[in-house]
Formats: sequence, structure tokens, C-alpha cells
Amino acid sequence: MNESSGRARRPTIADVARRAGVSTVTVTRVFDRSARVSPERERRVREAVEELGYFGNGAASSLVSGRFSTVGVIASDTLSFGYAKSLAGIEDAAREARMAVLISVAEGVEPDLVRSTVALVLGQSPAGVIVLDYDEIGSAVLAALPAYVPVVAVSPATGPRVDRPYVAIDEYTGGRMAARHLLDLGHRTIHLVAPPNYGVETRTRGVRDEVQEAGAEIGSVVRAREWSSGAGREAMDELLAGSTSPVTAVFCGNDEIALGVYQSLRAHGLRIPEDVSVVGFDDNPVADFSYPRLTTVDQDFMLVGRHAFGLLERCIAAFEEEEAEVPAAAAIVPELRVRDSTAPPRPGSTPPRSG
Amino acid sequence: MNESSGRARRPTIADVARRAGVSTVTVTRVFDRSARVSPERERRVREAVEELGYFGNGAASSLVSGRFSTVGVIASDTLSFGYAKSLAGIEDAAREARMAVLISVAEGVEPDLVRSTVALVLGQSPAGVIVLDYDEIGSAVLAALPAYVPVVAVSPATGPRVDRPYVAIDEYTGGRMAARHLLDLGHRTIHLVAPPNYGVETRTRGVRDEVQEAGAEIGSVVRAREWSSGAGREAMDELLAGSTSPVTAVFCGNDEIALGVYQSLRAHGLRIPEDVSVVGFDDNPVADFSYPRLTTVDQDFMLVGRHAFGLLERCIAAFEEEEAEVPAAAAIVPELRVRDSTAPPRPGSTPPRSG
DNA sequence: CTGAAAGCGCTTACAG
DNA sequence: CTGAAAGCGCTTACAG
Repeated sequence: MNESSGRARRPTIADVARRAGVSTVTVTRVFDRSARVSPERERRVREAVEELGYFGNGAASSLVSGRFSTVGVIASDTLSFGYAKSLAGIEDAAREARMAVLISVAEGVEPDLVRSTVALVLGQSPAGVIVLDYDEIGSAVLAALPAYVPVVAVSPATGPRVDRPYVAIDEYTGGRMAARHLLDLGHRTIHLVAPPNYGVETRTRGVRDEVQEAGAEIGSVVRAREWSSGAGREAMDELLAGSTSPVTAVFCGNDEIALGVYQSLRAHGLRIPEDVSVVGFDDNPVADFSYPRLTTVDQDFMLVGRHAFGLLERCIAAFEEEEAEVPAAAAIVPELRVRDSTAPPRPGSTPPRSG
Repeated sequence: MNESSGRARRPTIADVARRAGVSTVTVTRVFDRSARVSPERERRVREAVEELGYFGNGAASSLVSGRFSTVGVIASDTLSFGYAKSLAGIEDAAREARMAVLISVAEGVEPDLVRSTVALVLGQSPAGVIVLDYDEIGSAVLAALPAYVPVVAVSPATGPRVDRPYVAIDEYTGGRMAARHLLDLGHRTIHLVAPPNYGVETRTRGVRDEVQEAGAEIGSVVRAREWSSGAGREAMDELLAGSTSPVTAVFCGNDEIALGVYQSLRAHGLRIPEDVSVVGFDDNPVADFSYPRLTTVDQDFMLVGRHAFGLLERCIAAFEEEEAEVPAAAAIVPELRVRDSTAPPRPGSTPPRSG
């Protein structure tokens, strides 16, 4: 059926118009319903579109209309639970709005790397960009994005360091909840296997504040070198090696780290939760299927992603109409999920306070 | 510094040219190094680019050059381990090649849904598309993609149902390895908690063939309703409820399902691996940090993703030069990871064959 | 080494 | 209800 015998060329609006016997304007009208088209012509256009497998050319369309149908997402990681789930939320909301998601990983904080990521994404002319400001890399990217692009950050409650609209995750409250739970069980010293990124210290700060206000103590603090179980195990090994008094409660940077902590505790002959209580963070699906089932703080990352997209849409509209600043969306509040990894300390395991 | 007091407009090549006192062609030349530009002019252009925060307009550029700097990726899921990791591999390779990744989730096999996903991605005019053909949805999308776009599939060893270049994952051999391991330990009946998607039955087929060739038996087979631990637990509950003889070995559709199987076995008072050996599939990071550590089959999804991108690049080049078909890339061969969830059956747990 | 002209595929006024 | 013309931001010949 094709005129040429070679491989089919990507059809253009002119191909469709020719086949339907109408002008290209008419084809546009059938697509965007911007004006009435006679039923007969409309039928012919749809038929031609179908036969040719025409899907339009977003590049050409954006170029002239000034409307871009792509959202850029920049993150330092796409595999760790929080990142992956936030991305899924963004994609979900974007798809509903008929926008495609352009994703690019930022490899580091060095100016060259940051610039190259930004160039890769902005070079595609997205309608706006969402940055997962979960770590230093995210913050660096945020700072490098030019003011003329609508940008939304997803940040811990304190917000990003630059003046951009953001979706807040109230990790601080989550940290407090986790600490309160351990305190209520009777633990008096909470040890920390902290997250790898200083950027999300917010959750750890919540733990510290709650513990200190209760007059209890923060024990040893060891930072995991990354968001992984392996790093969690190493950190816990180190923590146990350096600890003089028995450890009865550990707060972990996230659930993946907690699983590594589990392994370290077992290797040291310690039982969970009889000897040591463990709390994670995020409510990764594995938390409910670990052994013992892990007590953790649920953060609804899917909702975070959806909110971020919603906020970005409003920013894009505001940019177009040159409106004033868009308000930040409401913060996502986490929830405590009590499972089997936490219990009261065994009598005598915590030495009585001297004096 | 800006002429207007309003919000800064996205700068164009004309803005850069004006500021640098050169023509737009010169700006292009500085960027793509297609021709020599005098050092002085080059300096001025770079300066203007820097000051304006110019990143080009991929849409306009693609439109005239015919080169597109985006790869589309379509998958039914972005969170399950295999999907997420393949995606990460694609993104990684794409980034090295200075291409952005356009991702869109396909929600279902219904023609309307498939068409809408395809339209969303093709509407952005990607240079090519990679489809994760890990399930029926992937297959449906693959079938709906028009012939004029370069497409690469990532498929189980048998390949996609349509005639497209693909990266093969040799799940069949992986299934055989898992079964061989259980057989070698002395198990004579292997039960299956099968994967949710008929599309990846390849791994199960490998198990079946290996077991049958060894003259051993496939026991009960229950399909998990999705790739999750919850579904794995339900399926195992069902399997145990229906089983008349003791279960000594279970092959699970993947590692997430295996964790659910763990929980079901524990709830039934069965020990792993003393009473029941469990084998997973994929080598999800949790496998190494579950309790007991899960024996599984490692599939290098990262490499799969990288290969897929490499193959797509060759397809794109072939399309441009109207060359003949591009050969399929070599298959990814999985590896068995023996850990603590498998052991010989307890004496007497398997009734001697009658006769 | 440099730039004026043409044109990629589309949509937006504009004129009927 | 319909189409001819202009132009979005860029790059590709072409001419110097």
C-alpha cells in the first residue's frame, strides 16, 4: 500500500491531510476539538490517522503552541524504595494528566555532573521539573535549575534550601513517633543507625528531640554509608563493637538498613525483640514480611509523588499567567506501624541510672 | 539585567546570538562543533549561554535535524524489582549516550489503554522505544507499536510474539538451575508457587523440564495473584491446605513471593530449611537479608537494561540507513545463588515411592 | 571562518 | 465549517 518500497516513514500531519483530502488545519481541529468539523471530514481524518498510524509530533506541536507535554524528574537514585515510589506517584499523576515523564538520574554534586543532568532534562523542554530533594545531590540540582523553568521540590519538612514551591514530608514527626513508641515501651537509651544523607537528618532530629524531651538518652550513633542492608549491617556491627552497655533499642535510617541491623544482631546472638527492639522508617513492603515483622514509620511516597505533580501543574499555570508565588502543598504526615520487632526491654538489661 | 521586569522567559538561540553579537548559526556551531569558530566568538557565545542559562530546545532541534534525543520506555510496572532494575539499566546507558528517558506505564491490555500509552510515548517522538515484555501488557503494547518506530523488546528467552529485535533473559535455564539444586539436595517432589504472569512461565517451564527429566515430580502448583509477598503467602496457604503429603521443597515465582511463602510456612509451624526448602528468583537485595537468607537465581537486570539500550541504538542507526534487520543481542544467563533457605529433606519426610 | 535563506511539522490567527 | 499564510526555534545546505 505504501508508495515507496522502503521502510515506512513516520507519518506527518500532511500525510494524514492528503489521505483524508483535507487541509492540515482540519486534522488539528479533529484532534484538539478546537472547532467544529463536518462529520464526513472528521470520519475521513480519523480513518487516515488509523491507517497511517499517526501519533503526531510533540516537538513540532510544542514549538508552535508553547505548551509542553512532558514533566522532567531528577533524582539521585531510582531504585531505593522512597525514590522509586515517589517516582511511581509522579508518573501516575502525570499519566492521568496525559503527560509523559522524562527521567534523569543525577550522579553527583560536582558542578559538571549537575550541569550535565540539568542540560539533559532542560534540553527536552519539559513543561516543568520535579526534583527529589532527598539528599545533597537533589539540593545541588535544585540550586542549578534556572528561574525560568517551573520547578517543584520534594523535601523533608524544613523545605529545600532554595526558594521553590515544595511538597513536605514531615519526617520530623515520624522520627518523634518512632522514639515515642520505644520510650513508651520503657526503653531509656535509643541507639541510632543514621541514614547516609545529611539531607534527611530530619527524621533523626525528630528522634533526638523526642528522646531528650523525655529525659532519656541517645546512645551511640553510627551513620550507614548508603541506603542498603549491607551498609546497615556494617554500621550495626560497628555500633555493637563500640558499645559498653547493653543495647536495647535501635532506630534505623530506613527499613533496608534495618534488615542489615537484624542480620548484625543475629550474628551477635541477640534476639529481636527480646534483647533488642528495632524500628525502621518508610514502611517498605519488606517490613511486613521480614522476620520478625518490622515496626516502622509509614511515609506515603505515592501520595508525595502525586502531590508534587499537582503542585507542579499549578506552578506551570502560574508561570503562564505570570501570577504570584504558588503556595506549598500540605505536608504528608507519616504513620507509625507497630509490628513484631519492638518490645519492652528485658528487666535488668538497662542498668539503673546511678545516683 | 533583563530587559523586561516580568518573569524571565526561556532564552532562545536568538537571545544568545544577539547577546554574543553573532548569528544563530555560529551558536549552533559552538554547540555541536560541526565547524570551526574563531576563539573570540566562541568565548562570547559561551559567556552568553552561561549568563542566559540557555539549554537549547530539543523540540526545535529534533524537528529540523531529524535526530531525537529521547528513548521511550513502556512497562506495566516500575516498582517490582525486575522492572525497576531493568529501567535503571536503561536509564544508565541512556545517560551515558546523552539521551533522556521517557517513561510511561501501561495500565492494561485493553485496546484503549494500550493505544493511549502508545500515543503518549510516540507523541513525544522518541528516537526509539524499549518495551519490558515481562507480561501480557508488555506484549500487547509491543503489538500496537507501528512499524516505523525502532523498537526493542526485553523478553524471556523465547522472545516476543512479534518480530522485533529483543534482549533475551534466559529464565528457562535459571529455572533449570533452581530445580537441579533442589534435586541434588535429594528432594523428589517440587511444589510451585508460580508467578502471576503467564508471560514469564519460562522460568517455571525450566523447573518442570528439569524435574521431569530427572524422574522426580512436580507437586501442587498455585499461582500467586501478583508479584508480592502478600500474594505469595496466600498462594502458599492455599498450597499447604490442599497438600496431602508433606511439602519439602518449594520453587517461588520470585523473591518477593518467596518472602510471603516464608511467612506462610512459619504460620504453619514449618521450619526453613529443616522442614521445607525454599528457592526464589531474581536475587532481589532482600534475598541476602531475609531470614533465613534466601537461595535464589540471580538475573542481572541492570545488564539487561543496558543491553536493551545498546541494541536500540543499533536499531535506530539501522533505521536511518535503511539497513537490514538487526540481530538479537546475546541472552543474559542467570546464576544460582545458594544461601540458607535450602537443605536436604529430613529423612522420612518424603514417603518412599510405592512399588 | 561566517551568515542569509529555507524549511522541519505543527498550530494560531486571519479571512472567507 | 474550511483553508492559505505566517511563524515557533532550531539546523542544514549554500554562498561567500
